[in-house]
Amino acid sequence: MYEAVTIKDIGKALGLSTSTVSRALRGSYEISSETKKLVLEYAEKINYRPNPIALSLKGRRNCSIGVVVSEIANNFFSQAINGIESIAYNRGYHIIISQSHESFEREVVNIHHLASRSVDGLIVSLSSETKDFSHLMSLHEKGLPIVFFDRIPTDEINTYKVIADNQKAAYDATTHLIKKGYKKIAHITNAVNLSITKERLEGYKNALIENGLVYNEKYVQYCNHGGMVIEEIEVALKNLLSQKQKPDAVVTASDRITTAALSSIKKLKLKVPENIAIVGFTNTNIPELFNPPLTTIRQPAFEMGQVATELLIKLIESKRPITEFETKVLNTELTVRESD
Amino acid sequence: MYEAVTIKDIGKALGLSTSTVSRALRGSYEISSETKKLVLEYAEKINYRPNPIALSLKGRRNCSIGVVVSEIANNFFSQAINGIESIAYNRGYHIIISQSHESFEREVVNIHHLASRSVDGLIVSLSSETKDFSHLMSLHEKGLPIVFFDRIPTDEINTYKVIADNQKAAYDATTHLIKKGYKKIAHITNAVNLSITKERLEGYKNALIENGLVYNEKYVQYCNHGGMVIEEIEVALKNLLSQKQKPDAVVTASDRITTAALSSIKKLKLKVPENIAIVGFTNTNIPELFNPPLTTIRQPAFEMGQVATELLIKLIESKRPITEFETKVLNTELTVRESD
DNA sequence: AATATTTACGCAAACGATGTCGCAGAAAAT
DNA sequence: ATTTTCTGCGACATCGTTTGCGTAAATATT
Repeated sequence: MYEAVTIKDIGKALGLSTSTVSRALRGSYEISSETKKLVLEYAEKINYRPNPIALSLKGRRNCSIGVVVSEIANNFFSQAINGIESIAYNRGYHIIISQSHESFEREVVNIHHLASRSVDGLIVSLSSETKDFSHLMSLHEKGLPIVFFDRIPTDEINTYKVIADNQKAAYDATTHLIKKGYKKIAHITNAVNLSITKERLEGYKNALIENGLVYNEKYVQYCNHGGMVIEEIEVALKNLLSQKQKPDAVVTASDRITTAALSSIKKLKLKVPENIAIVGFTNTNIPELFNPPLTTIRQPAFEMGQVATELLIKLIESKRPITEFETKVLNTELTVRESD
Repeated sequence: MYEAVTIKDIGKALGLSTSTVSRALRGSYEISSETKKLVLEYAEKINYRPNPIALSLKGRRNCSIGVVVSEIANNFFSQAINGIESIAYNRGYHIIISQSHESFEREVVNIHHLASRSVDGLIVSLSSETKDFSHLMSLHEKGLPIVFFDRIPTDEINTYKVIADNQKAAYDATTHLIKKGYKKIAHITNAVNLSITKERLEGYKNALIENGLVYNEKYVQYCNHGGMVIEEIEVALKNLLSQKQKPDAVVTASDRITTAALSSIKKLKLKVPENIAIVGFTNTNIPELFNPPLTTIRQPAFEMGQVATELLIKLIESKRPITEFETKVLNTELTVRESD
């Protein structure tokens, strides 16, 4: 099929051995400058590119980074990927993107596939089903550099992690609603085991308590598919609105959940914010175009991707193994518009 | 680094040669069923996975498909990718996604990278800068299966192509506006050289002419970055609104252009559709949440991805070279809401 | 002039898997 | 009893590249 020029072709054409050609191309001091020049010029002329597969087999660096997210059709992740790519591209790395679709099984398959194609490192945001980390731990123990972002394993794996300040974000959003006079604030959030869910719940809870409101478990609805299936949100909303004490506001915890909730509320012919206020996490580019314009919490997705990539490349290119890791926490941004 | 089990390990453990192990794993008839069972069971036990890199070097199938699009942070493309993945996954293929960011140079680099990693085939939507197809033609001539979708080379490369019925879509949208009484209909569209631009322009033009309206070149604004840079849209809009004969409606030709136009119009304090009507191509999940709810043309992105992938796998797995190709044209959907 | 050191290169092994060839031993055919 | 065929397996080359080692010729040292 696709036949590229090999080092052997160069050798044959120039009457040199493959080793000499290889060393000449790598600029080894063992090769005379004349031979080097000869080889380099000829290689340039016939547009020689080393075969990355052969290099991989030889166990050398690949200059490729595997990225695993739950869903690219999600503003947060597609922006994060753009951040990842912006750094990777400048540093000469290619990225290979794959999606878990919130399925543990597909996460495992994808990660093994990436590892076996010998990427130099992995940037991962966990699926909402992931409770077992052994597929990642074994790779990590074998020395594969991994950086987590957004949905991270809390304590299980000791490496760099990059998250938004979810706790503060949810705290700020909830406090904002309280200041506006809302007293019955609900929370629609992701799968219960995700790190981001715990962090955001914590912020929500703290805001209530610090403001003298009671934290009511019934006001918290978990969506195991993270809003991927709209029915889930409709059920969550129904669960909230069927209570004797109907909530008057809701803090939604992800891009999909926010828009799906707004959509469901419209379907129920309820007015926002009159009947129910909504403040949500979302990374849409156009929150002001919604009806009403959405009050949003925006995560620094692009920057998170950038930071994660810088850390990963540091890990990959470090001469000596790194053992001291940190978790970078980036600030979110609350923008008040008209959904309250 | 990451050390997987090899065929050699199995051989050593079982006292067999690597060739025997290899054949046993592939179920060769030359191996006794006892030996096969032994090998298979042991391989299963130690969780042996063949090294895809070694397989690639050997020139065998890779079971991976390269995907090149301009931007994944775009509803149309992320949905198309989901369609691609849905088929690929079922057929045992992995997909490797990369973005051109509308840059010809990055398209070339990415495609070479994918080819050199020996993907089994390529699914490509061209960047808006691409006018030269030699990087694709040379691969195609060497036998690499390629399927184009959405932004396709019109005649240069003879292979399967999958597009939406852009001509009809733009025709329908324009006709719809005309029927509603609009007479000065503008068109904001993509880079002029893209196939989709030409197709959509054709539909727009035909609708005008068939309805006895004049086609005015000044009413057509091209955005070379496809709406990636908002300023481009603002300029386009300014160009339209500064004319003596201000347009009273606009047909926008892509996801980004549609939302960016709506956003710019809002910034100018204009009312939609009173001051200017807007009907646009977009694949957003939530056109009804906009203010006003958007009248949209939706492309069957998911299906397009599916069809492209089925064709590509057919190409990859075909025993004898395929020489008869077709261009699949899928229907779009016009949904009337309130932007007119 | 004899020996030591460089210089500049080639040979061959290795990475993991496949495939061609060949060979031993058993079974079958003569 | 001898030859042929079949069965089951191992040795070796191969894919493209890197790398350790060996070595001839050239140069330097004594």
